[in-house]
Amino acid sequence: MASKSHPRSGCPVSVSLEIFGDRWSLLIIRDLMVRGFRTFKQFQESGEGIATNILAERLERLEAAGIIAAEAEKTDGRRINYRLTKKGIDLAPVMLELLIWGAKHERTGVDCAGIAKMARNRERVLTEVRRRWGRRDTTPLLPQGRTRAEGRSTK
Amino acid sequence: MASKSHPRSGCPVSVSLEIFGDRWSLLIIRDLMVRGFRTFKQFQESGEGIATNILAERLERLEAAGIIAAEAEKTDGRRINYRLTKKGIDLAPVMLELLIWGAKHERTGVDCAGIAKMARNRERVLTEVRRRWGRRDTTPLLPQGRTRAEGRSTK
DNA sequence: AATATGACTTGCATTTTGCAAGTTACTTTT
DNA sequence: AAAAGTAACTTGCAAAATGCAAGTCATATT
Repeated sequence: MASKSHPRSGCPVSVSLEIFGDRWSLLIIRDLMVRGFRTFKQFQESGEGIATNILAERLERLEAAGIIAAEAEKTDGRRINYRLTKKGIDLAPVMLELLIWGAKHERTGVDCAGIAKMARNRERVLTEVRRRWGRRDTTPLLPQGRTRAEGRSTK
Repeated sequence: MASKSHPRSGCPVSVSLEIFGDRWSLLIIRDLMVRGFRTFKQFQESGEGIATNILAERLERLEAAGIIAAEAEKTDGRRINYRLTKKGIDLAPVMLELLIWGAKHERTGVDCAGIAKMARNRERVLTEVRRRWGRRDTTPLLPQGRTRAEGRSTK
């Protein structure tokens, strides 16, 4: 994406968008933040349909930006666990506002009332997200929507 | 960009990103929201270096999404004024969090202390942004960074 | 030993971007 | 009222990013 970055304004919004201003990066971050995903496979099957080459490239970018960190799983040499760094979890407010906006203004597959409730308790939600991150607790924060792989089966 | 949208998850974050998940859309929204820009020309010269064809396409997309509205200027038949709709101004919290994150974690051309102060008064800042929007007040909220066109001259 | 799994690469066709150069419809200047 | 701007776009192309299917490679599992 923004590999050859042109000189742009030094605005923080602009600089931030150069890092994750694309259709996939924030979805990966979302999966790490609220769905408890850790592995390549999980992102790949998250229901958004990201291609594996793009996924690999985005993980690399996010790691280079210091937003995520990769570490090999000791109990299984094939597996690599990705997790958010402090810099990454600091995106929680952005993610939450994005979630609130989307739920309010677009037709999404989620319970609007539930999100509206979160909107009234932003700080509580953020505290919980940060708490889980600190404990490496991977329990999903939100009830999961359909993933592409599942379809309508009750796997 | 996401013209041919594939079926993706109904997650509000995903849906939102399908609309403005790219390197330019949120910059246009930022210009409308905090810099008081209204015209094609202003966006074009905003210092980010967006190409005119892309700018035109993004304005069209944002209008189609109901985030901005275009109206012809009565006093000058050439000019079209763009402005944020309610749906658009509702992105203010997203923008603010993005700004705060970028200023905290990246080397940007702005006064970090100033932004940190905003971070401590989020509600006050948002109230002000909304107030200006309601009054169609185009006074920039933030002191302007360098724009590409200006260079170092004291225009 | 054979099969499976997880995390990627690779090759290639399709799309999206970026760039420079128009075009069109007004407005302002002379 | 003709000439010279100006604002907001288009158009044509080359370059870059994306999507897709298939393949690799180092562990694990059976």
